[in-house]
Amino acid sequence: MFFLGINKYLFNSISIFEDMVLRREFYARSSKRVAIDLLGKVLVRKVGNKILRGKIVETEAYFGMEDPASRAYGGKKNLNAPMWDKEGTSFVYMVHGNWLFNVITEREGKPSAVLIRALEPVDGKGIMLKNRKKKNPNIFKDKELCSGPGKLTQALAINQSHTGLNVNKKGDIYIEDNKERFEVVRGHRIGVSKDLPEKLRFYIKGNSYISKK
DNA sequence: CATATGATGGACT
DNA sequence: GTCCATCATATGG
Repeated sequence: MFFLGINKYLFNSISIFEDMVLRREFYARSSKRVAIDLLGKVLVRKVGNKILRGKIVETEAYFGMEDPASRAYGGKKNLNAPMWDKEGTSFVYMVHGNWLFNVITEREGKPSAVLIRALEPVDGKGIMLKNRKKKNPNIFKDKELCSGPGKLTQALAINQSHTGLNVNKKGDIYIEDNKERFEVVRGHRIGVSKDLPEKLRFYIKGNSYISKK
């Protein structure tokens, strides 16, 4: 056990943070702030005894009923009710035949969320590739595994059933801390018909695993 | 039951 | 860049 830890420390710079799960308070802030701060952090997915890990390299912030691009727009309904859940709760829903993974921010009763749009694969790339090939057999490069919100849910086998999980504690899905410095690029949210004036898409400058330039 | 709607992905030019 | 398959929901007849 001890030597395993040492090996990870020596040979995998990200693994030394694997026990540092982001606390619930991390998510109890504006979705804009959380979206920026989630960059560089590591999304972990456990499937049986396998572990899949990817560094978050692209996010988008969504607000509540005032945000025309938010799922909460127009008020609470069956489909979007998880938007009103407690901060640090997962919310997965389908758009254009793809499951999209979000984490609820702010606080319970105040709808807002961060969409995870792209990951840089870290651990379990072989399984991610296998999962991706189920829908698209032509995938073979690392950069095609998680470079989009629908791609990463395919790669990590995330679907509707993963709504309502606490990502702030170790379980099937959680997010680990990772101290790493980089520049953040801002842009307008992708694929929304009615966006806000503010740029609410964020990605790590120079990272080649993002969905679009 | 029929049809429209996406916070998309993939194939193609 | 363009086009279209995708599929869980919502909504209307």
